[in-house]
Amino acid sequence: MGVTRSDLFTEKQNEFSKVAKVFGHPARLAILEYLLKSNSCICGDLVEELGLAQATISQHLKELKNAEIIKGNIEGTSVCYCINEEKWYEMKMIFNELFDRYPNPKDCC
Amino acid sequence: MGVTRSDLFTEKQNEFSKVAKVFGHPARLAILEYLLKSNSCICGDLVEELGLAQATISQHLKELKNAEIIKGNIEGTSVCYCINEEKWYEMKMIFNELFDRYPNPKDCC
DNA sequence: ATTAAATATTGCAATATTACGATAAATAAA
DNA sequence: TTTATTTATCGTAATATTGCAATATTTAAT
Repeated sequence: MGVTRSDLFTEKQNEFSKVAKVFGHPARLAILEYLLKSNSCICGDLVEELGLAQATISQHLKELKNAEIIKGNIEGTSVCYCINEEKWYEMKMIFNELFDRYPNPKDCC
Repeated sequence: MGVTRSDLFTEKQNEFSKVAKVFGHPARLAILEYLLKSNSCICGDLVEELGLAQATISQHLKELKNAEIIKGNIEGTSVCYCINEEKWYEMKMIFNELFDRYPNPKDCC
C-alpha cells in the first residue's frame, strides 16, 4: 500500500493539495521569493543563490512549472523564469477562500 | 543522499514549508474542511466520512496537531478535535504576506 | 565545424510519506 | 471486574521525494 487515495477526495481537494505540496519545500519557497524580488531569473542565478546543485534546482523549477506557478521563456542558451501572474492570483484566491471559511464566532470543544 | 537541506534556507522558509506540507495532502484538507463546517469532531466521524482506515486518520490528525493547526480535547474515550484559531489566522497572514509580495506592475521576461 | 555555456535528463542512493492491520492504552458502561 | 468503545502506536510494505554526479541537449560564439 502507501499510495495516496485520491479517489476518496474531491477534485478540488486533490488540486489544492497538489499546489500546496509545491509550497511544501523550502527550496521552492526560496526560488519563489527570489523571483518575487528580482522579477525574473535564470537557473544559474538560483544555483549560486541557494547553494543546491544545478540538477536539483532544475528539478524544483520543473515542479514549479508543472504546477504552473512559474513560466519559463527560452532566451539563447538559458531559460528566463518568472512567476505566472494568473496562477499566482488564483492561488491567493483559493487559499483565502479556505482561510475565510473559519466560522466567527466559533464554538469549539 | 536525499535529505532536505534545511541548513541552506531561512527559518521562515523552513517553517512556512512545514505548514504548507500539511496542506499538501487531500486527506488533511478533507479533515480541515470537515472541521470548518462541523466546528468539531472526533476521529470516528472522519473515518466514516473519508473512508480511510482509523490508523490512517489518526496519523493525519497527529500531523495536523504537530503543526498546531488543530487542537484535541479528551472527552471520555474519544478526543474532540477542532481548529486552532490562533494558528489559523497566523497562517492566513503569512500566506497573504507571500501572495501580496507580487510586484504590480510587473515586468516579466 | 568546434568549442563554450546553460539547462534538462538519467540513474541512483538516501530518506520521507502513505496506508493499513494488529495491538496497546484509556475510559465508560455493564 | 469484565466488556465495549475509542483513539494511539507499532510494524511493515509500497510509493514518493530529495539530492547529486554524470551525461545529454540546445543554442551561441569562435
